[in-house]
Amino acid sequence: MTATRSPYPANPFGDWDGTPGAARELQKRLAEQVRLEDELPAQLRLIAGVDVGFEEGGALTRAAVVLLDADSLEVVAQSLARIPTTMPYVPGLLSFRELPAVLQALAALPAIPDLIFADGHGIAHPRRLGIAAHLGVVTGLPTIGVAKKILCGDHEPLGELRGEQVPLRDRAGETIGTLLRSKDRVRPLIVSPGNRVSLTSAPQLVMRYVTRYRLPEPTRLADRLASRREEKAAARRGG
DNA sequence: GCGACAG
DNA sequence: ATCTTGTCGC
Repeated sequence: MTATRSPYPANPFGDWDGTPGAARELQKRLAEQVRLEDELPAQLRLIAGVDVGFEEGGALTRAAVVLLDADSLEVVAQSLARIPTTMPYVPGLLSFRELPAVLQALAALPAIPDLIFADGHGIAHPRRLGIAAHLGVVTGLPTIGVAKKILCGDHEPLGELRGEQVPLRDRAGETIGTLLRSKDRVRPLIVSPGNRVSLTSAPQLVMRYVTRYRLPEPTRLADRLASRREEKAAARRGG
């Protein structure tokens, strides 16, 4: 008998003792495992979007994953994982709060995606290990971080038209991501590699999946499911 | 010491 | 992230 097991690790934190200090040290070690070369299938077949929301005033963490056909963008599968929240939100330590639920939702999918879009930063992070990079390292899969706000880094002014971009750099002048205008005159997205994707490919891949909204489809759909946009809108109108 | 600070 | 109504602009 060969037990069918999850292709994803149950514990993405190794022997972490639960303290913020040890979490930061672990990030530095894992950041060394991030690969910034393109290592994607020649032809992408399945892409996924992951996002996390909260219920019960934050007591419950709700991770959502949406699997899409890379060509038609049709939804192939969806997955939801709801588990008790264990950590508070601490800037720079987001993955320690959200990854457990994300991995559980990913494991419930019927297939492994070729590329994952995560809500948050990849290497555009103080220790180069935002949630997208952390997810990429522990799963070994290609990942891209798509955030709505800058965590760290500076940049030159950005043009107002769709497709325009400008590099996000750290103090040393090193490029850690890209500010991308996904639509005319909307707040730019902050895109950065998570793992197995290059700095130049990341924004190109994001634009490839942007349709009529600011967020690329994988991220947008996962966001809807994680934040229960449907339920809330219906409940609010109905009664 | 002061300001900044993904979701 | 979440709690929340109407409102300004493309």
